[in-house]
Order: sequence, then structure tokens, then C-alpha cells
Amino acid sequence: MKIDERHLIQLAAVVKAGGVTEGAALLGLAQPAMSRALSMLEKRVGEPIFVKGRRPLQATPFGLSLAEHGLVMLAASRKASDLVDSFRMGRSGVVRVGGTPFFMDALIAQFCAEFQQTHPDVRVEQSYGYLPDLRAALKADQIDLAVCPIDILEEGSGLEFQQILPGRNVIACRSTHPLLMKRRPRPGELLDYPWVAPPPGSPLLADLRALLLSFGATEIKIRYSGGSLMGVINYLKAADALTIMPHSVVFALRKEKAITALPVNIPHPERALAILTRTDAPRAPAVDHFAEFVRSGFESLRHLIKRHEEAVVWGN
Amino acid sequence: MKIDERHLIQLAAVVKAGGVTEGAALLGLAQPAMSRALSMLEKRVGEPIFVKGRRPLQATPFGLSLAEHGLVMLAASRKASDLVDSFRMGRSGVVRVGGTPFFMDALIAQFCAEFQQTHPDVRVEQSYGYLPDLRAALKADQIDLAVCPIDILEEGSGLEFQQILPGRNVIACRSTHPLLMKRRPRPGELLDYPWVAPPPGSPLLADLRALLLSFGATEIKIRYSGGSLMGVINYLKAADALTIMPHSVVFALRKEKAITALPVNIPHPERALAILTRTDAPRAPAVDHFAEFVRSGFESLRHLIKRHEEAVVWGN
DNA sequence: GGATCAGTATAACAGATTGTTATGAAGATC
DNA sequence: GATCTTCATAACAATCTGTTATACTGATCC
Repeated sequence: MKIDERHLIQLAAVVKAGGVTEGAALLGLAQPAMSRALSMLEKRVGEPIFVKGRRPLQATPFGLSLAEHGLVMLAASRKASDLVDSFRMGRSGVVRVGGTPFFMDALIAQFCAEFQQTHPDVRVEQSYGYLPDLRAALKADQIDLAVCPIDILEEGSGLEFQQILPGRNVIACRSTHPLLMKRRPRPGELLDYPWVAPPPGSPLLADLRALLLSFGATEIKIRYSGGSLMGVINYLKAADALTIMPHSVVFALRKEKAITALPVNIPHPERALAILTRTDAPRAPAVDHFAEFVRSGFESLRHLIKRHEEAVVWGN
Repeated sequence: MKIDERHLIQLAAVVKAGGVTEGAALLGLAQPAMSRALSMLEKRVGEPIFVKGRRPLQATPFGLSLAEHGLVMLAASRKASDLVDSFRMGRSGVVRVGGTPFFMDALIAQFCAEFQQTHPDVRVEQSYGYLPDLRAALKADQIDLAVCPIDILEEGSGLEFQQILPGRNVIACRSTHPLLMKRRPRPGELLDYPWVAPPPGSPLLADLRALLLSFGATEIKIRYSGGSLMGVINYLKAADALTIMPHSVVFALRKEKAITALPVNIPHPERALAILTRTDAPRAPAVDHFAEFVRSGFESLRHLIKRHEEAVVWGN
């Protein structure tokens, strides 16, 4: 015998509240609606649910058993409602964010932690990738947003991107690097040191090649490659090697005092760090919150960098 | 945001079954109904529940979360349906049976155990009482049926009673009682032995008084009273005392060979053992099953007694 | 016992929802 | 690109939901 689930919930409310009127109020509806629902339920199951002629309305043992199941449903219904509410407010859900390894590790991971101080029920699923993969993942709805350097003149097809940081690379080395003793190292000198390559596929790798060639290198000599940010940093810490890195990444590492940038100006790439999102599919509210959080995080980072440069002088 | 619980269940069915068509079949309804329900649900919560344009229909993480709650409801709904079915079939529920102590202990308790071999999910709540209490309890819907000796001419007001055993008392004693050596003890001899009184309030007590007076006793001398059936039996086992008992109770004790009946005919009380039920209020199916079981139990007991008496000769 | 009160059932009706069948659209598959 | 499966839409009847107004009926209080 199939029972109307709503009736069960109503029964549960009445039993829980101890009366038809109170039960109706509990569910936010009028007493006659409840009264009728109970009649219908009783008629359909064909067994008495309430003891007749008792004024403090009393359920039969059968009615009580039924009401227990209704109570389960009522609880589930409330949880579902809460879920919907919190999802719509962006307070729960999943944010799938993809990005290039250096930015993810150096900056976004920290942003995620900070974001979850105000959004503890939002889960972040992070993944790595470069522009082509990220774009594909976005379109295939495998990620909700990407944080990634992108060519400024790049055209978006169904994707929206929002610049969050100008492209700017620096040459990174350990803080004890001998070149730091010089006020302005010459390009030729830079080639005397071992170089570390950014991950394959990274735009930084192309930047590094171009840079070294512009320094007069006839061939690119790489001593270490394939490492993630942590690998590269630990290599740099242990050797007088050099590498190319986004300025913001080195900036984020300044607290540790282990890695710094050489006072050498190198060309800006024609790229900017951007947040990519789909324009067609709607994003979950939590995703929008997260994207805004990341955007404002980079905004303050930019101001921080500006103030920092007014005090400390790098590269000039 | 309040969500229609039915929609949640439908969502759960679709997610569980892996498709709209299968989900609809799972709930026994047509595919368009399901399709529309999902649209409505999605429209109301305002967030996508399914990924668009994927043919093996795929729910969003949000949709999956919602569906989990729906699954809880679906399970509860099924349990409730099963409960209703088994209750209507009399396979579950509660039977509240009241009765006089001797019959309950000697016969009904065993019937309960036997009944539950075929009705394991029916709970029996037993209570003791005599006719006035039982009648009141029945009318107050505190018990569902009563097993109790009742005056044959008693009129039922809102109560139905069904005779299940003719009233017949015997004088009970232990199997080693000296009077059993005599072929036909005289009433005077009986008065030489100590007597045990049935519980106060019991019709048997009045029977005992009348019996002893008819034997020529000038006053009723009782050596032990107030015991339940077990107490009385254990007293009898330990002394050459006598008491009055329903024949069927002594008969039920015959297997133990400790207690038996004196070969003395005493007057039948104008009573019969009967099952009392309300006629106004409907009884739970399990109660009807139980009553029928008890009735047929006594029916076979009657036949058993008859066959027994054709073989063994008591009281003549 | 009866007057009163609170809680429950019933009536009547508008609007929403559910179910159905028939049919159109669209991703998957080969 | 033909075909197939699956899902969405249309149209309509039946049911159900919710409402307000009102009648009943145990309970309670002199």
C-alpha cells in the first residue's frame, strides 16, 4: 500500500506537536488542511490512526509507528531545505578550481584556506593544468573556474576572463646568491649559473627560453626541470641556481626569506593572470563567492606589492 | 526554502535508477510525470540539479546532495508502506489482552508463545484483572480483548463475548494426596484438610465459599490465600491442601503430574470462559487473528479434554 | 447538570499539482 | 548521417491542496 509521503510528514508533525492545530502550525498551514489530510490518510490505510473521542488527541500504537517514519521524512525534508538555502547563499557546495601549479601552490591554496574561514561548508576541489587543459575542463564542466595566465589579446569563446594581476616575471634565486651582492648584474653573468626550468607546458618555460636567448645564450642549458613549486624552491635553496618566476609568486615567498628576486629587469610577458569562468552555464553561488574572494585577494596583493616597492627597491 | 518532499523522492529515484525513465518505472509512474517533476524542482530551488546536454543524465553535486535526502525519505516511505501492509494483514501490531490470573498463566501465556511462532512481529501486552476491571479497560480502550469467566446471562453493552469453554470447577490437590486413595471421598472428609483460597476478587473464591458451605462447613477456614497460580500450585505441592480450580487449568497442568483433581463432582458455576471484545471500535487485524487463535486453541483444548475423559475417568 | 471553551471536523471553492497519452527534440551510436 | 534511445513538451482530466467560514463535540468549570 503506497502512502502519500506528505501525509506521513503531517501525521508526524501532529504527533510531535501534540495536536492538529499545533501540528498544522508546525508546518505552516491551516488546521482544516491538516485535519483533512489525517482523515484521508486514515481512510486510505484503513486502520484507525487516532483514538476516537479522546480530546487530547491520542494516536493509536499503529499511528505512532507510522508517525515515526514520518518523523524521519520530516527531518530529511528540513535538512534538504537547509541544504538548498545554504547552497543558494553560497555557504555550501563545491568549488572546483583549476590553475597553473605555481600560482595554485603559492597563492590559491592559501586563499582557499582563508575563504573557508567564512565558508566552512564549501569544499574546494583543486586541480592543476595549463590554459588549453583548463579551457577544455571548463567547457566540459569539470571545473568551475580557472586561475591562469592568459594572453592579453586572447578571445573568449563562451568563457569570461577577468584579469587579476599584470604579467610580470622576475629571476628568482636564493637569498644568499652571490649575484645579489652586485648592484646590477650583467646578462652575461647570469649565464654563468645553473638554471632551473619551470614545469613543462608552463608559459614560463617559453619565457625562460626567450630570456636566455636574449641574454646571448647559444643554447639553453637546464640543470633541473620538472619540479613543482616546492621542488624548484628546494633546489634553489640548495644551490646558486636561477630560474624565472612570476613576480607575485616570489613576492608571496618573501616571508620565508629564502628566495628572492635578482635586481634585473626582464621583459613583461604579454600575459596577465586571470580568472576564467564559463559564461553560458550558471555557476553555483559558492563559486561566485570564491571567485570574488580570489579576485579581491589578488587586488590586495597588488596593493601590497605596490606599497612594498615604494619601500624596498627591487631590480633598479 | 520549502521543497516538495515528493519531488525529492522522485529525484532520489532518478539518481538511484540512473535515468528519468528508469526512475519513473521505479516509482511506478510514467516518464513525463517524472520529467516534469524534475523541471519543477529545479525551477523552484533555482539551481541546476542536472548537467545540461549530457545524455546519460548526470546530476550536479548539488543534485546528488539533494538526492541523498530524498533517498532517506524513499526508504522511510517504503518502511511505512510495509508497516501498513503487515499491520493490515495482522502480521504486526500490538495485542493488549487482559484476563483472570489463572487462565492467563495456565493457558493464555502458552497460546501467546504459540501465536507468535506464526506472527513474530505482533507484540502481546498482557494484564490481569477480573470482569469489572476488564470490562472497564475494554471500554476505555486500554485492552483489545479479555479472556475471562462471565455469567452466562450477562448482557453485553457495547461488548461482544464469545464463549470458549463451559464453566466447570474441580477440587485440586497434589497427586500424592491421601484422598486420592479413596474411590469417592465424602464431603465431610474434604473439610478435614486445609484449604487454599483463589485470589481475592476471583469468581472462584465465591465458588469455594459456596462449595464449602454446601459440604457442611460452618465457617470457611482458609490456610493460604492471595497467591497467584504459581503460588497456589507450589503450596499444594508441599501440603495435602485442597483448592478449587477451573477444570481446564488443572487439565493444562496434567503434564507435570504434580497437581490433579479429586474424583468429586461439584456444581458447575453458571459461568463460561469467554473472549470479550468491543463491538463499537474496530479492532486491529492482529487482534482478530489473536482472538481467533485463542478461540481455536480452546476449541482443541475442549476436544482434548473430551478424548481424555473417554480414556481416564475423573470424578465418577 | 448545563454554560463555556478549545480543539477538531466539515463545507465550499479557487488554484495548483498529478497523472495520463501523444508527440517533438536531441544526444549517442554505429 | 541514419537510427535509436532518452528526455522534454503539449494538452487535458482528475485529484489534491490550500484557504475561510462554520458547525461539532469533548473538557472544564461553576
